[in-house]
Amino acid sequence: MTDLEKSFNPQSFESRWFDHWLRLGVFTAGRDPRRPPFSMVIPPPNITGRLHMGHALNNTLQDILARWRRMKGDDVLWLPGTDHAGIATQMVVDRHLAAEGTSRESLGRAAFVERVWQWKEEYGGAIIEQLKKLGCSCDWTRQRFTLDPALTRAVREAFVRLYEDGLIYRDKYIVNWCPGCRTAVSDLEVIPQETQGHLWTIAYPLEGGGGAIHVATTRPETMLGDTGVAVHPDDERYKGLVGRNVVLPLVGRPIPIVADPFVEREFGTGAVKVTPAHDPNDFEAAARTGLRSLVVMDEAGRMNDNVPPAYRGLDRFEARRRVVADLQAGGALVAVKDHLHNVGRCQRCHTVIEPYLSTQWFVRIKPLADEAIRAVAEGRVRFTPPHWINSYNEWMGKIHDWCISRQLWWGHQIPAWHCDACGHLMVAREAPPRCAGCGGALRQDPDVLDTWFSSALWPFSTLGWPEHTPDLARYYPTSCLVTGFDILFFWVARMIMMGLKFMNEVPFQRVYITGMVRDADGQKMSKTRGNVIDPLELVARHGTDALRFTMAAMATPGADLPLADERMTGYRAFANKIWNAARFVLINLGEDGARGAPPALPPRDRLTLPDRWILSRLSRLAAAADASLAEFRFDDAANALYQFLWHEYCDWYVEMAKPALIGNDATDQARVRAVLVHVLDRCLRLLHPVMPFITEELWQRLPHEGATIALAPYPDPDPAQLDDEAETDLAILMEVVSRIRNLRAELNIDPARRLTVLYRAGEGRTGRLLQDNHATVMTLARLETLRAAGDLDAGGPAARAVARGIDLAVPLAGILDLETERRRLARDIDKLTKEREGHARKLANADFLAKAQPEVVAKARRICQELDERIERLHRTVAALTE
RNA sequence: GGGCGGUUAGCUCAGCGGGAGAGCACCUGCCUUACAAGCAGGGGGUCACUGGUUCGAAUCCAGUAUCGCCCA
Repeated sequence: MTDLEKSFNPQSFESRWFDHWLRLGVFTAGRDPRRPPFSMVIPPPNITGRLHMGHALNNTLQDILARWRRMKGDDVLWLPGTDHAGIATQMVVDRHLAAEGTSRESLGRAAFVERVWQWKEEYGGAIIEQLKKLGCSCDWTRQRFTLDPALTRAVREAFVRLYEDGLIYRDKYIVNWCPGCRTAVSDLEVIPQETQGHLWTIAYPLEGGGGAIHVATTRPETMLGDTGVAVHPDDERYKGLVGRNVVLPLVGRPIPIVADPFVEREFGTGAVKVTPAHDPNDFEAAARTGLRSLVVMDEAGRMNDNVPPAYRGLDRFEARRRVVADLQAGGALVAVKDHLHNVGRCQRCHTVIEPYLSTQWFVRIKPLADEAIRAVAEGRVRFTPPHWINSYNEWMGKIHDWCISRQLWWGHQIPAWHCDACGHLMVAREAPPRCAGCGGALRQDPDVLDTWFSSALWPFSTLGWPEHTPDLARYYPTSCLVTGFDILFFWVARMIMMGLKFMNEVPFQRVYITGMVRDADGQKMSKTRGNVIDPLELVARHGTDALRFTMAAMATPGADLPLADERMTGYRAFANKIWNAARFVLINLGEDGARGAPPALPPRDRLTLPDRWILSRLSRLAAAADASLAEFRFDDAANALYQFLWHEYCDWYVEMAKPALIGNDATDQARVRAVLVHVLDRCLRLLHPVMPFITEELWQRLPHEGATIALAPYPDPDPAQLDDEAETDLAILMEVVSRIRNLRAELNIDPARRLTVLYRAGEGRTGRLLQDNHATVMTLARLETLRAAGDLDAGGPAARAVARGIDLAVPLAGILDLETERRRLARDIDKLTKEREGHARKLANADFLAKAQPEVVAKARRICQELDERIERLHRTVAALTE
């Protein structure tokens, strides 16, 4: 007997095996330098992060690839790590400080950064532990963090080189400013949100009289910073006014009317106010027309001293109300209309973003983007699914310079030093001692780099760049990257650009873009909707393997994954099924049989039809699973394994093995045991990349060689086991059994009752099939007698069925109503006739015969003939009943 | 406004030029000595619509409708 529990209980063994793998160093790369490398870098989760379904999905898929390649014999490096997540982390620690009644500002920069490190040490590793719980076979000895000294060095090196190459510059420019986070953010970090606002029309009186010009705006408070009014140069309405001044209401400042083609004549009044310091379009227009810029807000979004005293210090939205009220009181407000427009909000804190003129650092991105576009066009990076290339190209094609400076304290401080004495700016790898210009004291630029700047270097900074390390030489470029489309621009595109720039080579050969995990109704998961599913809760309820299998089975390229609980339950049942299949095998092996190496497979001439069949099917499965994974078809691989294990191995082979196991022929028993163990062992190995825990648990209990299934060879398809004849023959046996089972069900025969079946088969192989596999059919169909008969009616009134090439009769004297039986058979005939029609129609078509591929025609002929034969036999049977 | 994707069984989805499939749900019958998280059997579809290409279209092309995502 076996000590295997009666049902699958994942909690009882999962944690044990992960430690086992770590102890054995299974995940450590470089064990055998003669093997080909296979490398991936993990998309580094934020240190503030907690595992969500997106992580569960993409890390499961990566782990499947890693474990699969490892079993295939590759030297696998899956490099893990975390991202310092500038704004997010700073916000978290800010909140902690606020709770303690203190603040970042009162602590000072150095002490604050120290606090963040403390926080990171204490809480920052949580997501790493969660990844381990998922079973991720990363090389944990090579774990990296974007703020590690080595990676910091890489960041500095990259910054300096880009600066030296003229690809980084510092300039006063209009950027997206978040008054909540008090930092600049990049275009990508601004989330447009459709908002119901207003369009206010304001009259700006012409200087020296003669009327007014009307301008429309959605942000009236910015008028305080207006430095001009623009009209289209071809607009007849305003032609005479260009060059004159208007007097800015509330302020009294005269500002010029200029002409610029960016003005849309159809929008509003055709005249627009120009606020260069607070609107990107106006900023561009001002550069062209020579209008000056006037910043009227501070970093928190409050009006500054450049506005009339009445508005100073007001929050921008309060200022808006005041300005509108005052304009109205002064009679300058011409109209107010409801207006639906997009308002940009901060990705992090959801504050309305303010376009804001400030001095920032930028990456001149166009030259880098051009290279990156070319690399993808030339197929040096391939996308799965490929349609993402369109999005990639579109974005890369109209990319704007990347604002990389952030007014934060947590992150890589920019390696630039200012001399306050002479204004000299120095960019260097190490802090220069004094100003190269005047010898004066230097002050490091206070800004830090966008977190994505360091992430962009991740595929090579983690391998030791800028050092020429052995890891870098061996594992770069990485084999593939698995990630979500939401960071295609943020991360994937930037890695390609930086990889090409610094390594002169793409960072990965393949990109697999996952879908999005949604709830059962297909809704996006969100905290506000309250439909977030916690992967760790699923793990607790169903086990890690069930979760992983679900992710794999649903991962059809390009499709989202609506996660229904029933689906998970179903795959948990699958785990239980495997568990019990193993339990069955173990019970039959006995204690001695379960020890040592797996029993050798008997020579082919000693194998029975079911043996040859399951081995042939197994060989096809091994080929299919491998091919599917090679194409990132995790769904196909998972479904093939599910189908084989449950519906071929369990439903048929195990059942067919039972007679031999129960019987007392020792040779027979040994043969069946060997095949059962062989097939199960190979299945567990094929399944291991998807379900690492249960496969290890069962593999360890079965006869095996080696310390872990994780290093057992991934089964190769064995061409010598392919056996078309066995597959065809067994299909006939299955059909015979199914027909008999069907009769039983349709005629409401007690399932326990053993039946007598008479059959008539033709000559040749098919003719001998039932004879040769007598015991098998007897068991599977639950028969008392199975015998060939020339006259199927010899046993009296019989229910009749037709399988492929074989007539079946179940004599049921006393039970059978002839009329019912006739109707049943007529229904069968109908069904088959309908099926036949389509093929017959084709074969009647001369064009089909002439133009279709010969194989197709032959196939149609064969099917038609087969159906004809079965229909004919059914007809004969009905005729016999009628006699 | 531009781009991308979806529309196949009650539900969620595979299939993407040659016999309409899976899982779940449903119906019927079974505790058959691995598994009731199970076993056996069964019902269920003008493959969104309209044209076209083809001997042949769920599959390719064009258009329509509709839902969703991305970019302005």
